[in-house]
Amino acid sequence: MTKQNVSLSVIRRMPRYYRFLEALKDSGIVRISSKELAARMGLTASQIRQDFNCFGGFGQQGYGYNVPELYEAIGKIIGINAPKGVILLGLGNLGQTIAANINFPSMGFELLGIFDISAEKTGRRFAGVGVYHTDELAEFCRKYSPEAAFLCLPSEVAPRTLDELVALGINSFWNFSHCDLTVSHPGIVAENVHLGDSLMTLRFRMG
Amino acid sequence: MTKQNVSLSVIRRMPRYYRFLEALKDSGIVRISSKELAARMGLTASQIRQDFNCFGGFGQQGYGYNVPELYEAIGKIIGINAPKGVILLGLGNLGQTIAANINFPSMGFELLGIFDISAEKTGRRFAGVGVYHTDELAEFCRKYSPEAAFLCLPSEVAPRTLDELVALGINSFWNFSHCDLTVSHPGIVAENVHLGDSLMTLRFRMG
DNA sequence: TAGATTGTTAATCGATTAACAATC
DNA sequence: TAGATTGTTAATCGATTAACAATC
Repeated sequence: MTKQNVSLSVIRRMPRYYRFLEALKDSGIVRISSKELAARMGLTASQIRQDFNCFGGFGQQGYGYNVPELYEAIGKIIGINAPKGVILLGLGNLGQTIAANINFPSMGFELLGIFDISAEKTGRRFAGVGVYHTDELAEFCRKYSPEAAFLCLPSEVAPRTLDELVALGINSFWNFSHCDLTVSHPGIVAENVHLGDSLMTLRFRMG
Repeated sequence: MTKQNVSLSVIRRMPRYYRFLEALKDSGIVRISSKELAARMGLTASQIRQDFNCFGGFGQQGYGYNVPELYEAIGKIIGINAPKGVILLGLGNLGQTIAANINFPSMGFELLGIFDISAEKTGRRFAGVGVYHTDELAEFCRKYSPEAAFLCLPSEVAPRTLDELVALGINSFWNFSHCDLTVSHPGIVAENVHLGDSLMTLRFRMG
């Protein structure tokens, strides 16, 4: 089964496996069975074995899985070891938090630059990269060819900016604005983070 | 079908319906069919009707759905109109962004107070509420009975803080730290926002 | 070797989609 | 009334779980 055929349900579990395996590795655990991992993660052993076997056999009968090896393998499956160049748009409150707090290299990205429309914010450096005015976007993209963009923009300007970025050859988006990018643009990859949806889900579940 | 029986898949779609209906309402659209809404949202008309009918019949044969009425109805289903008291823990970069940027009342919450361990941050006001030292947590909870907590804490202290909060009668959590709260504590409601998982999913999907 | 645990196939379960009678 | 569209039941599809032979 190739990467393309793996269902989104499985894909979305991979980072969680990666996270748990990192914790196991850090606590010095070398070997784990699907049964034990299932108990720790609140899954079934069957599901774990099915998930891993979408990408190949990482275990050994009678033994289980080697934690550091599996961790490494999942990292490679996700693409951690092959970072993609990315730009961040919108250095407001949220953009600053994302840029300052997320460890991009450990998630398969390299932050190349930050863009904002405010003259006060541009011209300096933030989170180790330059902050540029949005006017310089096209030139920057030609020069550094970022493959992804993190959209920390107000919802009003997000769709317009998206069109611009797609025209500049960027087709992968991490979107924090209140619109669903996938709907309008087929062919692009977008992860929409809707904090409001998550919060309303919590509210509903409280009864 | 009561709220309890509705599957999580359906529940998680409700805030998205709410968002789209708000946009429709704001643009003055009064009537919409499941077919038209499906086209706009990238769903099937069947699914939309199934989803809404988990909570009762909001439509009218031959007509469709009245947008403002449906918007109002979904808001009530989520619980927007009955806000729950909440405290926010951890006024770091992320905590500040959440407190300052999220419109809590429009999502069914009322922010009662913010807690932090740093003396520099406590004693002042932020996002319209007081910032208190974590030492005052127990007293505050007895006095104001918050029902939920937003955890913007470092992962190291999150599980410990959770135990404390559960003991103080809080059982609903919006969690931004790198741990999965549901695993350790059954009976509590937790929405874990794993930005890292979302970002790694994007990385995987980029190939 | 015997015990354990994987990889994988088959069975079950739940969610989505299709169909259509009811009815506005 | 005729056309449209819902609410709801039945069919399909996909994802999860169970089972077990392979094998370390």
